[in-house]
Amino acid sequence: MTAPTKPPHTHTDADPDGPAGQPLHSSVIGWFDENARDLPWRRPEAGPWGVMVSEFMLQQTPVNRVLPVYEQWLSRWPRPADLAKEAPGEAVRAWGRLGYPRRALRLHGAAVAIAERHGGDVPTDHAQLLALPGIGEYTAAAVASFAYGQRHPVLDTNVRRVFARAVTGVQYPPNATTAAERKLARALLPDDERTASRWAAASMELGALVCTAKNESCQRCPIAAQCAWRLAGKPEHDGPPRRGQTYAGTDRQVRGKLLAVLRDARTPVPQVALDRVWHEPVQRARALDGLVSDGLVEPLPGGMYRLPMS
DNA sequence: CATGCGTGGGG
DNA sequence: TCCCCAAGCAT
Repeated sequence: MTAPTKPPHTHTDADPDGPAGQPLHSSVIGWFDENARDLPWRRPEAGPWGVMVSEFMLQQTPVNRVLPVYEQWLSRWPRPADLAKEAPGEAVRAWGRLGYPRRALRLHGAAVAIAERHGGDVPTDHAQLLALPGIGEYTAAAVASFAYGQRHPVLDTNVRRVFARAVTGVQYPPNATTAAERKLARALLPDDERTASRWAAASMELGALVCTAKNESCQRCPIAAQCAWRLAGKPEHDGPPRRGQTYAGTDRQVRGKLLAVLRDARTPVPQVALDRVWHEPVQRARALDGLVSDGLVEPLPGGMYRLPMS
């Protein structure tokens, strides 16, 4: 017989379409239609500001912990200008125990910028969003897509994991987002604006609920039949270990304890009260200095401290 | 581009 | 218990 007219496939030219030629996004969006969680920032009444607040809070913090704080924030500050009027320390206090409190400061700063430069409305333009404090590549795309229905590749950790498995055939994405991932995200992005924004939310939700980092449930996955990783026998990650997080005893923990005291105090706190949160004086002083230089703590004359009121 | 930055729940 | 992590950003 003669040589085959069609070259054999290799894993490098993964076909984004399913066996029936159905695009990946159709299966995932169909699944999303039936399985999307009813989250408050997905309701129409949330508006762009609600979407933006939720995105800040969801940066590295699980949905369940965000939910109550999100409700309090939107109730207290229903528009950007409402938050912009407050002292930054009020944002830090209302942030509660969500973690990474610099996000509260940046969200406050973003609200001030929106009030001053954008007439009080969350900007629709991707570049203007990106220019706001605390908004990076992911959050700018997410707000533009979820709040305004625009067509942008939305590459968060969930989507990156779904792509790594379904298309590239590996268990985990790289530590940092690569050019190859951006290229893939653009290639898979549906042409239609409405479909593209739906795809962004759906692919994120699939990673959050089904294609999870551990204990993924392929039996519930709408694209399991086309998943390169599953078809390859779900090989475990090899190579250098993925970057973890530094653990207890770090300055982070001390900063958290210091800030907790200041959050709970309505009046300035004396140095001695802060000294009780950590036994080691050098690390304690370094942590406090860090908080001050970050703008999370305001030093007052006489060794007193408080959350920033200006 | 590797690091630092919180917190609390679940395996 | 201990360890992993959960919708990133700024430097």
